[in-house]
Amino acid sequence: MTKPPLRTKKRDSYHHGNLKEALVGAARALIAERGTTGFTLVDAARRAGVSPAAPYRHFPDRDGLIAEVCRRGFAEFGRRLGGAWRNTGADRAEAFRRMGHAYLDFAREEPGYYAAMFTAGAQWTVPTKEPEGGDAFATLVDAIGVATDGKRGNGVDLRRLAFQVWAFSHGIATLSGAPWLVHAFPDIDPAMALDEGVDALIRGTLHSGPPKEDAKRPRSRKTAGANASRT
Amino acid sequence: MTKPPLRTKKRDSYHHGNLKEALVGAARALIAERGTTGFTLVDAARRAGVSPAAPYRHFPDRDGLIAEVCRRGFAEFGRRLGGAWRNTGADRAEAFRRMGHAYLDFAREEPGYYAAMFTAGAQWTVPTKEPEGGDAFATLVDAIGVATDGKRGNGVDLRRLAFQVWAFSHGIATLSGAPWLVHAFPDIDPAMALDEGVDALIRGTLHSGPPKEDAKRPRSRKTAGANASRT
DNA sequence: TGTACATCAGTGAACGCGCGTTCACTGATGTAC
DNA sequence: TGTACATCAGTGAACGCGCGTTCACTGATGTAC
Repeated sequence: MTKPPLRTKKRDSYHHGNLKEALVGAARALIAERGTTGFTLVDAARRAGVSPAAPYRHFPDRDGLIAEVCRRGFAEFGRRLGGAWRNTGADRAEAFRRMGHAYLDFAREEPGYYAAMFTAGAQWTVPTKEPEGGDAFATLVDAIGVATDGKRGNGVDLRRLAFQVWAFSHGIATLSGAPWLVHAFPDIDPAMALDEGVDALIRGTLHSGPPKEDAKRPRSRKTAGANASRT
Repeated sequence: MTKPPLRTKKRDSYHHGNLKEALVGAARALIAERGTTGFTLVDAARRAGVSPAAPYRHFPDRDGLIAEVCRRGFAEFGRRLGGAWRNTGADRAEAFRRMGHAYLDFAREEPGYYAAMFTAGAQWTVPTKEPEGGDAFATLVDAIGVATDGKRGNGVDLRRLAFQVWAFSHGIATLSGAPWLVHAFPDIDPAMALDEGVDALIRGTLHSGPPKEDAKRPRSRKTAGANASRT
């Protein structure tokens, strides 16, 4: 049942040599398995094959290790999103699609990073202004900025569109893991749903003139009173 | 800082009278604050003003209480989604919009329920086949079924569309709480973004014929090899 | 090349804590007669 | 209407556990001379 105990590799040397990296790796795995709240410093140390006190040579405390995972996650995320964006030509719609895929791939391939980054109430680090160039926000905002210049005349708010793509990707990414989802929609492939959804979202947004019959009814009621801002 | 201790109301009677309800209420609040993993039975008992052993008269264990919160959450969710769906006339696009709003409202107004229901790896209860009629899956699937009959000729897969609306709503709902999100997009109102996004998603999906120039490029590569199923 | 010593990166035992859960108990309630 | 008793819904003390963190320590490494 439980995998072979990969924990104590019985180091040959007294010094680990690469403990910081080992701890980050263990934390990624543990956070992927049990979430940030379920994550345990002692367990991370155990996986790295060191005593529970050893991590304190490299991190101030438990939250410090989580913060490091979070930081690296955002860095990697930015790298991937940036790559997806830069590998695209002048076609903005395609660029957004690729970023969406990069997003989904990241969430699937790096669940530990993803959970550390997007767990609700994550106080540990909010790297909104990392000096490192390639963070995800900057990439997204850059992408939006570039895209906006080409299309603004249309009245389309591409910043909002980008936010929507992001949220859509996040929703698909987090929902994909849920067992009941698989049960309720066994025949839907998340990647394809994302792909076509982003397509449709972009197409629908660019087509926002008078489209069919269906879509030109009065703006829905009920949107609460929260739509202030942007003075 | 910490709110006035609403915990020990100093019951007048030895019996609580309504402890089960009080515990569910406390659990909802605590799960909203700290998530399902951070939630603590002892704390729930404290809030209800009883000893830590008292909950065991009403629930088998900690997970049992969480499961109850989860169950009630799904029931309420189904009620709301069902209400949104039934209050709409024949316009399917509008129906989906309303369901999207109901979704977002629920997530915002009932964070405790929402977290209990959608926390990743929620083993406690997967009420896929509740005998109670009004659960959310049934509502959604019904909605899809009804909607599908009207539009299938178009080649539009409305089940997928519904899944996409769901995922989009989930993404916006969960992202809305994140502080960095507010920082990165201070001027975007989630409810409006959802509203217009669902609009665009539906419009774009129904318009899936040859639209503009942008959208008819070859199907994206990279979609991995996971698109099997439905033999 | 060799030696003394500072610094670094671990150990392992211990602490205090809060948790989930159990247990024998007791106060309150309801029901049979 | 009153009494005996079963049942119910709490108490509170205790347990074992695993956690985060501290502490004095020690083995390994690197550097000055």
